[in-house]
Amino acid sequence: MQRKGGYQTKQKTLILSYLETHPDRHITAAELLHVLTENGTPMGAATIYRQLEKLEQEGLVRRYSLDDRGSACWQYGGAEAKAGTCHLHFHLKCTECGSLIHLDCDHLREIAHHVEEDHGFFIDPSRTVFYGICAKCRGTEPGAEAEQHDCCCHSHE
Amino acid sequence: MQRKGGYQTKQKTLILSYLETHPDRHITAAELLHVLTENGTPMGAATIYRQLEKLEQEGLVRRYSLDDRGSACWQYGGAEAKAGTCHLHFHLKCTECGSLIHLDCDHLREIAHHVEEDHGFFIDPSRTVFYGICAKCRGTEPGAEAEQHDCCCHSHE
DNA sequence: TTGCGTGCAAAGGTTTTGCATGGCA
DNA sequence: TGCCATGCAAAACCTTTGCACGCAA
Repeated sequence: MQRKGGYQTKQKTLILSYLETHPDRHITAAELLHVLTENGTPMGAATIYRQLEKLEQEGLVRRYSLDDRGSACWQYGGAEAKAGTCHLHFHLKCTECGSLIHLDCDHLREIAHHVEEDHGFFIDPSRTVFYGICAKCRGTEPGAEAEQHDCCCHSHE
Repeated sequence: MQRKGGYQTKQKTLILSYLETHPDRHITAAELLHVLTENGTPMGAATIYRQLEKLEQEGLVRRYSLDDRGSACWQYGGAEAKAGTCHLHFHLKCTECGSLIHLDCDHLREIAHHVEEDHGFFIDPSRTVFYGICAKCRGTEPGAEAEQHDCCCHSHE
């Protein structure tokens, strides 16, 4: 199989490159449209959607639908991508302020394992987003409130 | 506060009634539009969206955005609704066949607790959906494959 | 009677599709 | 040269908004 993804076009390169440069962000089609236009390479929306679809099929990027307004997001980091580690952890999205938190936590991986073993359901962390309210918006910032995490976890925005 | 939800109109009653009749389903605006029209009570889309928004604010229904195509769903069962227990558990959605699985599991509740305690993030189970692939679609049906669940969990479609 | 709710139509945003043209291999 | 990819425009969706009219209280 030499299905390496068809032709190598300027547009494809630019899109992938932008996603690669921001591996920790979830990027919308609108953002790509905007950024690429600003950088002097305007591009039809259709092209962006078509390329993102292909990149997704090639496993280089991942598609999320975590926007409230029904707009999808994409993130670099697929099976073939080394830099991306977001497929290993879960995402928390605050419904108040909209911030996206990446959560590396063995606890959560355990859960995925449990659900898989006992329920036969394979959870895809890369598609799954926990909705809720973050510490900042709740007013109970952990850390500012004395105690530190002592668990395996590691979170960052 | 007598904010019981403004006027009691035929449309509001019909919408709530349909949701009440299917407490275990996630219903889209399009489905409501279709069903109500078929039942001889056509209704403007705007009315449906406006009513759903109000019902949500009243806490009688819950809004999800689990459709791939960016269309939202609603489900009966809020704080004031006795019949609804879906706010207590998590939902698994199969990205292959689209089936929605309700998962009652102490394990998962523990997780929510853990994330809240150690990360300060309050997970809203009613908005959170796990995406993945169900046993049926993976071909490894638990049960048909010998072992039974022996954990606390209980799942149903 | 008062004011919220409705219906219709129009607008908004996101995503898809058709078709002729352009560019990679 | 032969396809695949692009661009543009139009269309398809889902959802929201404006405005005049209708109906609950």
